[in-house]
Amino acid sequence: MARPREFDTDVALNAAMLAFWERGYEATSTQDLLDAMGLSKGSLYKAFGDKHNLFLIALQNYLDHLYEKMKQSVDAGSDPVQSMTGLMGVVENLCYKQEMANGCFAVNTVVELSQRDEQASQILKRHLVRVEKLLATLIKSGQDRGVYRRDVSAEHLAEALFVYIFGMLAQSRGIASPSRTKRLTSFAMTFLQPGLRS
Amino acid sequence: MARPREFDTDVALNAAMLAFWERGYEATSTQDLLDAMGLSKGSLYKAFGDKHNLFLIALQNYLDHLYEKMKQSVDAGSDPVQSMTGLMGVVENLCYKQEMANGCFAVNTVVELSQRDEQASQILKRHLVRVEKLLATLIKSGQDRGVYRRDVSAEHLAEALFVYIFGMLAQSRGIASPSRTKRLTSFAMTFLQPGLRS
DNA sequence: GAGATTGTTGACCGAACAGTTTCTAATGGG
DNA sequence: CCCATTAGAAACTGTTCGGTCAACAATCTC
Repeated sequence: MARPREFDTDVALNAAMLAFWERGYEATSTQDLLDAMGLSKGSLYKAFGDKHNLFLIALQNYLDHLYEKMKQSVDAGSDPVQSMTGLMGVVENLCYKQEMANGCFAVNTVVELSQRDEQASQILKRHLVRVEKLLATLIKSGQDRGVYRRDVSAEHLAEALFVYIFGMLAQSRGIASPSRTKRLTSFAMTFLQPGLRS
Repeated sequence: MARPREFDTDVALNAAMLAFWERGYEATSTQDLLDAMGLSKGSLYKAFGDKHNLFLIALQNYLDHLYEKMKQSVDAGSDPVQSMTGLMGVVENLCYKQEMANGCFAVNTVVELSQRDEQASQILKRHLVRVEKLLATLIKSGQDRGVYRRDVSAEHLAEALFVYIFGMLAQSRGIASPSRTKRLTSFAMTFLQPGLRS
């Protein structure tokens, strides 16, 4: 019916996402996006609206992929502890991947935009809630099997673990090293365990 | 010897800091700063150099004040647990103050700039290290008195607590409530304790 | 009170910003 | 094969960006 696109929307969107991830929303100019995506201005605006809209789409896309990856690594484990290890592996990868620590696009965006971008804020809040629920479910099943502490409810443990993970991802941009990251994940596992230690 | 300043440097600096704190480095324009500080362009540039320099000075100022406040609340406690409670009170205040959650200027800046601003990164790293050391010292004295767990070294416990606090401050911009904040701080106290719980 | 010195003001600068428009190119349906 | 339709490239728009500068004002020293 008309001229077809010369680029793959998903590929372009992913490139935009990486650009935003690296530099944040404000510091990424339209020119940066054009370079990263390999498009000319008209194409970008025709396909994605404007910069803000492109950002929201890229963000949503990232969040969905991340959540999917988390759920998969949870499902892959044959018991709660194994699932938790897998999930923390996902976090570790975000904290320290091939010499470069970009942290988590979601975390970065919470810090940069939540206060003044209502749309981004709502997208993020929805995601954060579902991740915390995923953690709660996993912790609950660990509690039922007696491998996780029961003096705090699964929901509140999930809250704490979530904050801890959030902290790992946030600080990874400032002070990251593989050994530190490893220590931090293994400590996370210990504070979920029931007591009796010196 | 010459015409004196019409404004108080510290007051102006503090106003600039608040502006940067609220909106971040990139999203704060020189005009925003001028409005917040109540200066005209020439005065600002003569007194503080340029936007980036002003930011660094404001950041350093904030960090020094924050560290001082932390140290004071540690010193005010008569035992490690009381000191820790006081310190967590400082964090709580940052997370949720009078309906508005602006988080921590340091945390926000780590996320926004650490990756691409070498000067900001170094200023921040120096601060993060000293805060972590403060935590380690406090925890060590708690371990010596038997109120904190000893199966993990004070340094590594401090590392974990630091990350947890970092997470609280980072996420506070997205999902903050007084009750959640309270729960999070009290949980932090528990994972430092020695074991024996159900 | 004259002159040296520094602060303040507002006009001004080129560059970069996000976004639009115009024109041409490629496609499918009739 | 022509035409409606959409994609792409590039020139263009008005605005805002960070930063400078020249003129004027206020102070101190002598």
